Amino acid sequence: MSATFPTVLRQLLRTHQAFLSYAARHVHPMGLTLPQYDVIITLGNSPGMQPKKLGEQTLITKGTLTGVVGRLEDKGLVERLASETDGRSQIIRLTEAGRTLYQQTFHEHLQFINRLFDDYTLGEVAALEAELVRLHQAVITARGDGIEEPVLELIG
Amino acid sequence: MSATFPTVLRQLLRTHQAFLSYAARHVHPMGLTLPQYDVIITLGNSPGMQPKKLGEQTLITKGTLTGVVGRLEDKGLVERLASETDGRSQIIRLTEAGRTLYQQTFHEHLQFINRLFDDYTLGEVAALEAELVRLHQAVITARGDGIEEPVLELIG
DNA sequence: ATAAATTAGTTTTCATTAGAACCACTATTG
DNA sequence: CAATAGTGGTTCTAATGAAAACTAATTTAT
Repeated sequence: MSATFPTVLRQLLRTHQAFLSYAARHVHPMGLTLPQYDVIITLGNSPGMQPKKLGEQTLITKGTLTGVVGRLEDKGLVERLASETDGRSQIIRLTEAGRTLYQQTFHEHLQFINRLFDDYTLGEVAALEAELVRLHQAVITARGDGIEEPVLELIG
Repeated sequence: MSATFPTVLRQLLRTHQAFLSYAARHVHPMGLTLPQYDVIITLGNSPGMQPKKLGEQTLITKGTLTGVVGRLEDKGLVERLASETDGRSQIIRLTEAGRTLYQQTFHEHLQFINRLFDDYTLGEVAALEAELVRLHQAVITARGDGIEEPVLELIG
């Protein structure tokens, strides 16, 4: 544990980066970026959802999501509907063309991704995921999210 | 394994993102971005190195590195020297100010990062790293890097 | 009800990312 | 030695990322 960033974390970044470049190989040929395709497949099994929820599921920040969805709208793959119950809110859903793209590519995409785990047993995959969840939780804890101890009003 | 991106990989992205935001907490107060600080600490124990090597160690693409190093140069933390033996090449190294920053912050940075593993044994950290190395290798393999089967010259 | 605090999305800014095109210099090869 | 290929860095473009400021609409609390 004497490296610049500890080596485990460096390895986390390395693996993350490699995976993205791998996934991009299957997505770029469709003329989409990874975040764009992520939005497509997230909407794929849904009747539509609010940008807020979409952002949570895809890990795309709301500010960024505006642009990503806008570009998908320009490509005619997605559409925005104003919510009837809440004047601030929208529903984003796939268009016909978006649904077609999703149906024609998703299965293959999944196979492409799952190829990474050809040499894994189900148990091993689960174990890896559990390890990642643990580290994630450690980060959340260290970050102190949600603990937010109510600051005592010492003044007055 | 029926989720959009398989859940292990989604978890990889989530953990990666959480870690970056955690690390940023310690780095941003110094007025640096994560990649910038990564360059600082990579140069910290070195007499200087070529951009190429620097990029490999920090996982920063050469095109991006030009900008990152440029901004550090503007801040007076880093300097570029022309290589005497190779007219294309440079040596990048910390300035006095850069070295001072490094020395004053690195130890604390390491402690800050290592806090994530407070509840881990050394063996557990090693095991996690091994798992990540394995997945990384699986990606490399699936990507087919370096296999580059020599295309048979069937024509002629 | 009405002012104040929240929430949903957009916009803006700065930096990074990937990738391709490009330039200058070096190494190869005939 | 000259033509060619390769390498190290820079530049350019389009998109993403994070964070903050901002707008409009909705809650909440009084």
